[in-house]
Amino acid sequence: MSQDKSAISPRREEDFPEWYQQVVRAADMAENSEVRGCMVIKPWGYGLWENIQKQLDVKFKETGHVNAYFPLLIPLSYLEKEAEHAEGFATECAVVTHHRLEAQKQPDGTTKMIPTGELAEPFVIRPTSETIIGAAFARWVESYRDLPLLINQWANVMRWEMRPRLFLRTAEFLWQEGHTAHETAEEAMSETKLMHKVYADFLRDHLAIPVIPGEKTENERFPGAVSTFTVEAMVQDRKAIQAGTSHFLGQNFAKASGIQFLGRDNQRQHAWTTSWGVSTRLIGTMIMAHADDDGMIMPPRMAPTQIVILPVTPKPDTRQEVIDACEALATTLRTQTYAGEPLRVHVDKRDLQGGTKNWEWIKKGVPLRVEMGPRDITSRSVAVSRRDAGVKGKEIVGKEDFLRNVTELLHEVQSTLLARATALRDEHTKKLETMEEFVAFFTPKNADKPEAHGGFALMHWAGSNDDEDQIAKDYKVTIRCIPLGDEYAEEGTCFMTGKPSARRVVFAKSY
RNA sequence: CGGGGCGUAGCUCAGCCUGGUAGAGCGCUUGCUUUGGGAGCAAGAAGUCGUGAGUUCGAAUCUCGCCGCCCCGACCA
Repeated sequence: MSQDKSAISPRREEDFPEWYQQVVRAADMAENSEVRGCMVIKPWGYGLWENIQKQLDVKFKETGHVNAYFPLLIPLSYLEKEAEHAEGFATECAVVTHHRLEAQKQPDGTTKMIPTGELAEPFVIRPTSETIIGAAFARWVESYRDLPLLINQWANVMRWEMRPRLFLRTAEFLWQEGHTAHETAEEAMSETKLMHKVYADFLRDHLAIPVIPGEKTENERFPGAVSTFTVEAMVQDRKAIQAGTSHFLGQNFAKASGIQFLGRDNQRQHAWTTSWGVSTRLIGTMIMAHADDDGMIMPPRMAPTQIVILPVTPKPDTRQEVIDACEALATTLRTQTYAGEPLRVHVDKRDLQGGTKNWEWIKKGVPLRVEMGPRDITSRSVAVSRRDAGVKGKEIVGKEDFLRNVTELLHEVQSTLLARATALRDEHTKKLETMEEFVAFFTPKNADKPEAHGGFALMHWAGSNDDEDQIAKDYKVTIRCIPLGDEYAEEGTCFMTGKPSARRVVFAKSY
């Protein structure tokens, strides 16, 4: 066994998609289920989702939203109310057509269940809930005094995707969908932008992932939206991933669902609505952004367990003493807080070999590993390993020093991950001017076995929707967003049409 | 829906071309040894070989149908 063998095979540069799947498996976060396209989210993966929920929910509440829950099943006719929306989701809907089964005994003794009781109107398993929430809003809103309506729901949705991938694109996924209704267009737009910013901040400060906030082009817009805002992240194969979206829906859905109110001017009018969401895709994004060739690396703020304590028990007669000392250390640690939450500490008391346990936690990506054995008890020290540093790295520190610095250590790991992800993104973000440069940037050197290549190309753009489609078709590169920042505003010439352009857009290959 | 691949032990797969009724590694259980480390030795548990039919004395192996999954596209969070 060579010394520099990595825990995950293949490595990132050898085969990124396969590496990704191996990390998910090695970290024990999820597995494919017997149901096509649907995954089983295992505790270590679900723990991440719970932290996403907990921490985002605080932000939603802080910005005035409340949670509610709406049905899984949507009457088919509801989806027909908004034409663009209906068309957008038509090809990926699971449809419920029956409401009972009849048990039929077969000659061979087995039982077959035959669907009966056909529904007069089929239901669609929600691919998103604009229509059914819109119907509720229509009932709830009568006066401008009922507005704004600021609702969020944590739910599962189903989209019958052609090619599922764990966390990144599954047929069923977990998400939150915010739905709001407002008196004016301006108010709805500022809500859209507020939540867009909440997502960008959350990704950066909690997931340690920098994003480029921007607006989608018409081609990439949510079906039925007037404008769609996105946060785009770059992961380690330099592709873009849409990590969250916030939509300004204008009055489209209000008109489709009949959300009307009597205004201050005593005129009956349609409300202005928004919707916004992030999903379990965030977990896939975190993996692709932070994991390395030894497995997952959890950002401390999100890690289900931030510190794992590994008792080193070489002699049976000192075993209990060591375990007691580890438990005591854990208890002391749990009285401390990081980012406003008590430290999440686990003592791994399983009767396994130390090396086995150590590697398991490396692969799971727990931010800090702490080893304590008989000698450490005597010398009042602990051996601390940071997951963001080399796997072999281990620092012997005094226990008191460790207790004093532990939150700072977690903070450092968190910062390191953000700094790394930011450096990767910046290194592979290029301002390009010509079609030649553009094509070269996105063309792998080895066409048979493409290496990681490209990144974010900041281009001047003044093309049409068709031009955009053409680029997508020819190079598999799309406009990820029209970024909001001032640094992207500058006069230039569109690299495709030669027309003048006032702003650069972000082109990239994407998930 | 197109193109490729695959369904054999919990997992990864060999065996199939050249039919004779099941194997490896990892994992699991037990014992011994080892122990600041993903260890070693030994024993053991575990599979109606995706499914249905056909050919045959005999099918994991050959033929046909069906089902499912994975990968690469088109579609998408």
